[in-house]
Amino acid sequence: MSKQNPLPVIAEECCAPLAREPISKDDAAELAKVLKAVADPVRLRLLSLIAARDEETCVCDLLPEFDLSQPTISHHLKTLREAGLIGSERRGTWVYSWVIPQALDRLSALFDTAREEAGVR
Amino acid sequence: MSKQNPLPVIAEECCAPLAREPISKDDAAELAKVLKAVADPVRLRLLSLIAARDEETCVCDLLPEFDLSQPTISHHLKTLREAGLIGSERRGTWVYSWVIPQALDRLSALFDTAREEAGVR
DNA sequence: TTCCTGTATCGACCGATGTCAATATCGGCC
DNA sequence: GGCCGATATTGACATCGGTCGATACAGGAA
Repeated sequence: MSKQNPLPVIAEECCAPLAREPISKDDAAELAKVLKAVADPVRLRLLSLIAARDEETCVCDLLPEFDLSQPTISHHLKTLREAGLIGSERRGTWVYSWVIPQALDRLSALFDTAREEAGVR
Repeated sequence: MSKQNPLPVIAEECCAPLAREPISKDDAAELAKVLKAVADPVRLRLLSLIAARDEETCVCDLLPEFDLSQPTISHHLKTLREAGLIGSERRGTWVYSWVIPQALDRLSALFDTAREEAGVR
């Protein structure tokens, strides 16, 4: 386990919106990893369940939301963690997760179609 | 081929930002399809190359950007088209593509983390 | 220490996906 | 009509990815 995201795929900023200028090969490869992490119905729901809470979410609260085995959910959470989308921490018996807003913000900005100025800001 | 997107996966609006409320199973399944379409380095670059232009893009201009066979690029373009992310039209010998901004806007809104009001609008 | 509950890892299975070569189709042109 | 260049479709192949059961690990409680 890890206090923060173990493999912070998205270290820091990266690339302007898709519509601003052609993305580089390297940026495309890195972003595709993150997008693959969210491109799954189960992980989308996990991410949403975690993100929609004000507080950290216990894995034990996520399990009953799905008709899937515990190892499968654990696997999906690991995927989200390795993509830098969520963080997790064990506290006693339970493991709690939270979203990393910067990761969502980057994806939101990636698909931004605003045509005006702005730069990377 | 098709003048517009043949399988408009994203018919119209759908779902608030992930962080606002837990997404439904159906919405998650539908959004995952669209996200799978962009969760590939080649398709991300294709989308960006098309989106970053002011005018429609000829497929013949896209091919030399990649070290991939023509059928492979054609296949990826079809994937983007079926996801409702781009439109295509044949004009004479060539086929031209353009992005569908509403599709990008939806993805951008999906990952929005703004906490305040807003509704769907 | 020993048990018990919550979570992670392992190994296997199988369907989905990216890629190519071969071939088909579409339109323009001669 | 017949040819040719641009794009699409087909079929095959290899790899990837989601799922499970079995099992390992962590930590609290008795």
